[in-house]
Amino acid sequence: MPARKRIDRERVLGVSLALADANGFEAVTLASVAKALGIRIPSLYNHVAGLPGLRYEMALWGLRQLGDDLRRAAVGKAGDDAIISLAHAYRAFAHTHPGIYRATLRAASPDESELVAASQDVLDVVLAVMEPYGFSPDDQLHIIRALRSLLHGFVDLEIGGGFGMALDRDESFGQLVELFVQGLHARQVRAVDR
Amino acid sequence: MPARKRIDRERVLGVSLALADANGFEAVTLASVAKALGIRIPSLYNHVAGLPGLRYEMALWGLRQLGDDLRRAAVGKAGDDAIISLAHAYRAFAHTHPGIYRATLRAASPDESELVAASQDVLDVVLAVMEPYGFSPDDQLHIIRALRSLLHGFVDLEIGGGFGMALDRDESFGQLVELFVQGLHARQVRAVDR
DNA sequence: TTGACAAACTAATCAGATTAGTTTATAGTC
DNA sequence: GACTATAAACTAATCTGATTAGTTTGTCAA
Repeated sequence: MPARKRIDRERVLGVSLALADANGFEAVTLASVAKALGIRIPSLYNHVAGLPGLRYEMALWGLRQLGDDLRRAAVGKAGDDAIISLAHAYRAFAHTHPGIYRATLRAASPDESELVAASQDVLDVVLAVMEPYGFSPDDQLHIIRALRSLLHGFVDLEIGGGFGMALDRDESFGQLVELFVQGLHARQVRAVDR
Repeated sequence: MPARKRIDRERVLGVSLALADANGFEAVTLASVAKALGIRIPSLYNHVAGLPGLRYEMALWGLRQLGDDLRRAAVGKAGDDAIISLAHAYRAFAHTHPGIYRATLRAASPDESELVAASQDVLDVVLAVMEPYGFSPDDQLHIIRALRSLLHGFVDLEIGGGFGMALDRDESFGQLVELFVQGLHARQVRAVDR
């Protein structure tokens, strides 16, 4: 009877990514992916290493895409403008790809070199934007953690429906970014004083 | 044969909460809870409304506890001190109860009145602390969203192993809170100017 | 033409959630 | 002290999903 339906790893991943954004990260099961592809569940094991393997690939794809988006957003901008642009690109990615965004939150273990590299690539973009502010290397990292916390926290709560009040979320986000930038300047002044 | 092992809803919830913090939110299954209690899975349905019901109760317990902790932390303090104390209490809760913290992230639907009330109670504590800064009601809410994003983002990344660098996390958190407070002051000054 | 391989399949097992229906310990009543 | 209603346990059955083992079959290249 059947064999060959021209399915490869890319098709599997593509369908999984689409399902994640359409129905949520949790909705990406081997069952739902196989159904979308018109094949039986065990056939998927010819292309990906089970559900954990599929999730790994989703995380990798997402992190790479996020890195690209952030790089694109920061190009040709400097200082506060660059940070603001970065922030909006981060949020836009999470909005466009809510399910994939969740997938990227998987922590990379040191032996997962591709994922580590993709994470480093994202970090590099932010480091480049933070460079001109002249903080010490450690402070730079502390500040990047703060920015990442702020962005992740906001979009995670937003996606999860955690903001109950009927209050414009775009406005909230704008003020949040502004607040970060102002806090950054305050710290910068203080650092120069020393 | 058997009946009566003196198990009630509180015992079920208690075991579930303990499992969540010990092994993670995902590890709280009806199977693991039943095993810990020494009963069969279906017996749990005498006490909780399945897994969704159990998760609801965990979220409710967690939100109430968080509200209590925050209130305790803010008592007798004002202004920046109160905010800093609140921030550290928030993080401490997430550290002490990582699994329960995850459970609290469940968005409350309007008909889940107990959960809505518990969420409101948490919000009230933060509103009270923010009150003296003199922002407009809307701005107050925007700023609270920023604070919540910052805190949630940090602890979520922290718990999830998202901070890869070997850099002191306590120090990062301290700087993050400081940055927020300074951003707050910058916004306050600006608001007064108008 | 044919044979090796990739990629599909079926079958079987396991874990977990849920529902239906059954049994029994115990608390409260007569 | 016996009796009965009920709460709280149970077994059995079903369902979904993941995984592994082993089988079959197109297709490409020699």
